[in-house]
Amino acid sequence: MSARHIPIVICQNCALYNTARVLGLESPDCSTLDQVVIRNHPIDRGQRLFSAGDPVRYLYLVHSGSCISYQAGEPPKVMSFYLPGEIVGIEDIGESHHSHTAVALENGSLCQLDFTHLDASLSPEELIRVQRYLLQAAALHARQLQQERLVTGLPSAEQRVAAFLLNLGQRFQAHGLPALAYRLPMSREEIADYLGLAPETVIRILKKLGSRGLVSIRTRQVEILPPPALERLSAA
Amino acid sequence: MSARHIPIVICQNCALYNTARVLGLESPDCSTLDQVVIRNHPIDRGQRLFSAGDPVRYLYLVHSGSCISYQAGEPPKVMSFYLPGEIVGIEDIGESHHSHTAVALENGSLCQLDFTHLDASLSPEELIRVQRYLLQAAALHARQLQQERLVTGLPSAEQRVAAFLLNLGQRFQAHGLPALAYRLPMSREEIADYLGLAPETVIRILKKLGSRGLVSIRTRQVEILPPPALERLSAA
DNA sequence: GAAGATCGTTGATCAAAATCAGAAATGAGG
DNA sequence: CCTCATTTCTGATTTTGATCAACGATCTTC
Repeated sequence: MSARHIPIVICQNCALYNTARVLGLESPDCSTLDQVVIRNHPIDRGQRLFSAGDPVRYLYLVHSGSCISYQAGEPPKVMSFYLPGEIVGIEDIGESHHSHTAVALENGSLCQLDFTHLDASLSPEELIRVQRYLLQAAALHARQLQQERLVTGLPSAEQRVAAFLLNLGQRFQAHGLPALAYRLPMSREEIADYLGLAPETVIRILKKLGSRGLVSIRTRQVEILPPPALERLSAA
Repeated sequence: MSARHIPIVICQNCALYNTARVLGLESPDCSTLDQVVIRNHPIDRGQRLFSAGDPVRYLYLVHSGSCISYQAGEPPKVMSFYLPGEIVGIEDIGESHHSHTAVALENGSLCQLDFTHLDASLSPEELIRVQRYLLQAAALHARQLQQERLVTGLPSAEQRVAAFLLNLGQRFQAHGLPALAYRLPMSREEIADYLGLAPETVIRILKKLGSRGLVSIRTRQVEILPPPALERLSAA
């Protein structure tokens, strides 16, 4: 559990940065910000951000590393992956307790926004800006869930895996990281569970895509070979 | 296209009602509310609420009837159904243009909330309350999308269809309508597309569930027979 | 750096659901 | 009430992906 992989660090593009901008607290003196944000908190692989049933207090912003969320149940179902720059827990705003469990997939760091006393800490003008930001972030999250549904809902296993690789790339790119070369933070089994496939199927398809020259897969290192002929595959 | 089915009317439980409460405008004099809400607007079966690419202006609240949303593409993919009391379009808040297309499945009526100039129409206190309501509605919508993903992501076709019937019932119940007896607003083909199955598979499974005495299906009329042994089926 | 655990890969078999083709029922409109 | 279009249903065949079993590679920990 030591920090072996080089942590991916982002800042200008990170969701926290945007939050801070919206708060209007970019100045060196971050006194107000510090009341509601815990910055750059390290987290180890396997460590839980929260479990289903825990009281809701923080919004988590993945600074480096990545996370996975599960729906409780037997067996637990993989619901989402969270990449650097993405927000964990926004769907539980307004609930008293978390509906799912989130775990770090790699050693990394998070920022945490305490929204239990935003109202008390901020002026009405600040509160309006922060709420507007959170509303837009929640709406964006819903759109991303729809996008993920398009991936997991594709008819064939091959299309799902192709679309999954492209979707991850797009999400890395949205936060300033390369879209066509990245390291998979999750196992084959986790990909399979997420996509509703058997792990063996995922493995076989990754191999087939490789032998067709569409991608290069070396265990967890992915390279989508340009021109991305992969895109045509992922179409319904 | 004439109004043949008896429209389902709700009020106390409708999302609009909650919005109005939050706005603090329950009084007989609804002057402020009237600046931002179009109430009880009729809509015919097949009519579009908005199309992908249209500018975003309103949030729609299904008052009676029901709607379907499609992701543009060839062929278009059924993304969601919206039942009485549910909100259409919340995921496009913060976007300039709609990402998908919404169509009425039945003759019914909608309420529309114009959020393009909420800021101008409302006082800061009102705005904070409305924003908080919208934020919670957006978060709730994201949780419902996750819930729907659990349905569409179940491993077998039988589990998906069983969970789909139960999910519809729960959603009717959440707005004061019976959970165990309702009329399906959508066709077998639309159910199949939504669940990622062939229409024939949906039909065969509905029949099988009927012959096992778990439900009674007469074309579009659904009755979930208590005790809902159907629930055990829908478990992963 | 070696041992053990986890993860990834491969091949053979089997079950589930898609596809294809066509018949019956429903409901919208005249 | 009757017709036409749409939707729903049924059966036969084919394809896809799940399952089972076993082996190899890679990471973790000591």
